[in-house]
Amino acid sequence: MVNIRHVAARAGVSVTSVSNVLNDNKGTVSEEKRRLILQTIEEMGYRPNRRVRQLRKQANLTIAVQIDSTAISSNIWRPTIALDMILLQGIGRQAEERGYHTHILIPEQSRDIEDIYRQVIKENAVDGIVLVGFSSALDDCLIKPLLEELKQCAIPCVTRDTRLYAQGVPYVIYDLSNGINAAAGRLADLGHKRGAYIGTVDRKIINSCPPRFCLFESCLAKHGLSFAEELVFDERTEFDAYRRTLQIIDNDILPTFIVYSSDHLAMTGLEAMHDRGIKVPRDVSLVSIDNAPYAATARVPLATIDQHHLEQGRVLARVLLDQVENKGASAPDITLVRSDFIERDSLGGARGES
Amino acid sequence: MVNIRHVAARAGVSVTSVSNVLNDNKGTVSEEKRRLILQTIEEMGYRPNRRVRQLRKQANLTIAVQIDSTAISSNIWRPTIALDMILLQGIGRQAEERGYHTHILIPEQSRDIEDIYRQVIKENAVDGIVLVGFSSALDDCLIKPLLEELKQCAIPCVTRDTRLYAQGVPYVIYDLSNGINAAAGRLADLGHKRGAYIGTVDRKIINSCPPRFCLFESCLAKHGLSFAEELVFDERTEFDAYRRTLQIIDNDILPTFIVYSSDHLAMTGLEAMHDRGIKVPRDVSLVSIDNAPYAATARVPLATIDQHHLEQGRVLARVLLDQVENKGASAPDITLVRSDFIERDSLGGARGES
DNA sequence: CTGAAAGCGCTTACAG
DNA sequence: CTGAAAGCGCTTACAG
Repeated sequence: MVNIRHVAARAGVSVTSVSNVLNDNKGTVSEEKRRLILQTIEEMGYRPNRRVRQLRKQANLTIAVQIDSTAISSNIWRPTIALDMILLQGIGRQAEERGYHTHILIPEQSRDIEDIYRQVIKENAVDGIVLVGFSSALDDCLIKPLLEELKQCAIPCVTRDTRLYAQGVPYVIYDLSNGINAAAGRLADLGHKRGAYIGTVDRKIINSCPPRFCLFESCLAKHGLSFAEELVFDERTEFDAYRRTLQIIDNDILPTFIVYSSDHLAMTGLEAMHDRGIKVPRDVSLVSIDNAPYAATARVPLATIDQHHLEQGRVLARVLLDQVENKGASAPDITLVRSDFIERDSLGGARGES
Repeated sequence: MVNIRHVAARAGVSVTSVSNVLNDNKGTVSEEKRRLILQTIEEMGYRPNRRVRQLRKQANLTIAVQIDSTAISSNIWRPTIALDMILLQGIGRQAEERGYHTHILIPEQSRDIEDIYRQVIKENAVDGIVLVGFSSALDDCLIKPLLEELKQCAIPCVTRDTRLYAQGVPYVIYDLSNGINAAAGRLADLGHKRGAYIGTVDRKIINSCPPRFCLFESCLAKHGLSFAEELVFDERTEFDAYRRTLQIIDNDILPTFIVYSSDHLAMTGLEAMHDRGIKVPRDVSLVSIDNAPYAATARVPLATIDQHHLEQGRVLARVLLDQVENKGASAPDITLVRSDFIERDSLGGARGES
């Protein structure tokens, strides 16, 4: 394996000069020499050794990402795993831009904690960790000592999980209010008045973040719109959302708009409309939440609220790395990621309006 | 940060002894001393520095996993992303057991190659790479030079992608014949004769691996069974599979068994049966392929062919690490991962049989 | 602008 | 069984 010494010898310069070129230290090497060195590097196929750089810089230049093993096996979460992958992608991108590599931990069922001990705490190998979230089956009394140990090792962390937030881990969460408010405004502009809601109906406010249903309800109210009481349906699975949509059609109580709590549920709504010959958006408008990658290419492109999953991942990494790089500087308790309404074909004017 | 020197000083022993204890070198340190050292390590919260160990051992002790960015955004693949995560989990487990960490690359759309150059080739940072697969949109003429560079850097790779296999990358693939043959045998035992097939119908043999449809056809034939010609349906999406199942029921041509090419399609079949009051397995048996995590907890637990995704991940890592650790030893062209038939409630006796 | 030297924190022969 | 010393391949002051 060729090392920096070989390169220096071959180019007839000092090791210091080569290092200066590699690190792009301005004004330390003459332009002519610089070119010679770069050429020699190319010729010899020299690849700087990352682990040594880490050693000398006293930093691992690596972050870890822990992904909860149960998220993988549960059928309920299956539709949203694609979104987790995008989150992961965002984390990796931000890390890379700042010169960090991303180490992944997907422990076996119920070995999450153990794996973090082995790969992160027992070895000095990473500078920080993104705790995406733990299974709700995992007891708090196991999580506490883990967080304690991480603190002792001076390994900063960051999370997207409300439970960990409750334990004091810096928290990154999307703020749907902006996007939902914009959607409500557009619905009002288009002459809509009363609509249906199909999806998760949750009224519990977590960490001062109202759930999506409540947000939609209050934003609609602001614009003089509402969900018809008899048209609010708490459905979790794709087929339940599908059947509920069929039922609304068959009972002839189709409103001018339906809000689905996620794109993958709205997709099944589109299928139901298709089966019954209902035209979207001529007969009914659909609005949903997520802006999953497939929303734009759906049977009818979905108007939806973009949660910026990629950006969320980037922010997670940014909040983490800011802690890593300014030792001691503590992260904000909560960092919000803004949402936006993306208008697409599934949203149109209310029936009977011009 | 406390290092090995501090530990040695505090315990009043040589650095060599501490190192010997850390590396579990038998018969080099007296038992009494060993205990003292371990206790000191515990007290001081000493964490051996992985990057230095890597440096001294002249190995990165890290593998990279590249995941194709397009797999994330395509709606067609959405149902199977959970399986990719399990693959990733298997890779990580095998790596960990052999002392390696797993570095993940999920590049942005169409930046796959570029990312591998930057994080793997330009820097000496990983010992090998799992190329899970590239988008079919990516041209071969970009892939070839990449593989060439990897070879020059002596970075072994392994893949699950047929295109890369065609380029000479060691290939790991599941072998469905065993599981499908067992399923066909059981169907025969239970008195079935002619059934339906709903799902991907593909007859192209890739790398001497017949596609699942052909395998099923030939295995059934071996046991005197077959798919009724008019009951073979090429369906790709969940709703298409659902509607096709409904149609079979409504047209009163329900056979005694239906094979679905994937669990997630079979799940929609179950929904169709449910909607029409058809009892599984009393009225019809269902068999599918994947043994996805949710197959066991479906409305009716699915009889399915286990592709051992976790094991597949482990084998990918094993084939890779075997190359890493025996420099020069080349990997087998193809490594097969065995499949098994998992019998569950959705399979029962044919109607009219005792 | 240039280069010899110290040192990051371990492991590995090697001599006792 | 024990320990002093060399060295992995870089970067960082430092002196010229």
